Amino acid sequence: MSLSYALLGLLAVAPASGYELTKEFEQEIGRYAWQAGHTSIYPELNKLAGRGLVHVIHEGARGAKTYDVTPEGRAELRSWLLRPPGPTAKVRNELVLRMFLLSALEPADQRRMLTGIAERTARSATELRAVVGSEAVTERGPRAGFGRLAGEFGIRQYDASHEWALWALDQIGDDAPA
Amino acid sequence: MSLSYALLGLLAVAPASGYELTKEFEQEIGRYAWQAGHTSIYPELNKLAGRGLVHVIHEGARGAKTYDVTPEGRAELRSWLLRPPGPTAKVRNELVLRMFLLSALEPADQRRMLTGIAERTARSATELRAVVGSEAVTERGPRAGFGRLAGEFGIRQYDASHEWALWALDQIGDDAPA
DNA sequence: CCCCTACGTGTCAATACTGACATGTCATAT
DNA sequence: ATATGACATGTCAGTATTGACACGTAGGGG
Repeated sequence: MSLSYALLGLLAVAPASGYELTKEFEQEIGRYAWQAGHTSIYPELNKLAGRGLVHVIHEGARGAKTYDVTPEGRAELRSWLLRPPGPTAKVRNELVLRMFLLSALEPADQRRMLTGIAERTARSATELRAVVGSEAVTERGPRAGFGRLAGEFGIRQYDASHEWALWALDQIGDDAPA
Repeated sequence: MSLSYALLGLLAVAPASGYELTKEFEQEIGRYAWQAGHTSIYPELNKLAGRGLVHVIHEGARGAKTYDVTPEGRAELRSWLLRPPGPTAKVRNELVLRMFLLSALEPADQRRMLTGIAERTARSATELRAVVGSEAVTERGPRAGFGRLAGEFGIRQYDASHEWALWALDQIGDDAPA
């Protein structure tokens, strides 16, 4: 299951509590790669601990448990990452689905939708550039490199979607009566 | 649920049987936007028919049932597409997850993985370009426009991922000892 | 001192999805 | 004749995920 590897990966970069991991999933990783709420994270951490892939290294205030990856967990993660993804790799993206379904609308609605997409992707790219830019200055903390690579990926995705929306708008303008 | 809208959207472009829809999900839409197997498609079609959003317009050989969208279904789809997506939009992409988890590996492994990603995205982009190019020549059939927009989107996604991988390789080369 | 907010972990029922199994048809090649 | 493969639809058990509910803690402001 992908969630277990996501957790293993995050913990491999730096130990964290379930609560901190939950917040992590609200950032880039949750927006571009894999969503998860605390209701799936906590049980999964317990399962991973049961399998000996992670373990609690510290119990803090308010019952907080800080987890770290065990050597077995690290090996398991590495093996998964280096094994080339099969053709079964799971993909699900509601925003992209909306783009695909564009053809089901009449040209006027298509233009309305594409204009909206173009605007939102442009805005998202700008916001992300601001975040990544400021982070670059503050380049420290456990996940510094992580944020930079992920942020850059997000920016390129938004830009590509933006360019595509503009291109599609142009195409529709051409063969509107079709 | 997104699957119902995906089906509504595909049927809105052209009537089809569950079997044909299943094959559709093995193409671009399933690779970039939303995966589904026949085991979720058939029950979902029956549910949609029960809600009056689609209906059977033809029963062919081998028990094949051709579905079409009803006016209610079309209205429901349009309303969903024009309603701007909330921040809850579902995203799940195993390949992107792998890219995010890169930081969990040591530099040598990172390079290995990124090289693999760069190669695969380049190959995928080339293949897709070939498909889209040949389709442009044969531009007819019910989903001609659909394939063109979707294909172009895929190409841009692959290119963006490819460029990102090259950029990341460059970055890692720089601060390898970090 | 109390209230509010963020911290922090958890269960459970309902829903969504996957993989294995089941069943039968039509066309084509041997 | 018959075997094979593509066509075509379906169920069902097991797993994954979501949303609602539940409980308790630490710190800061009024």
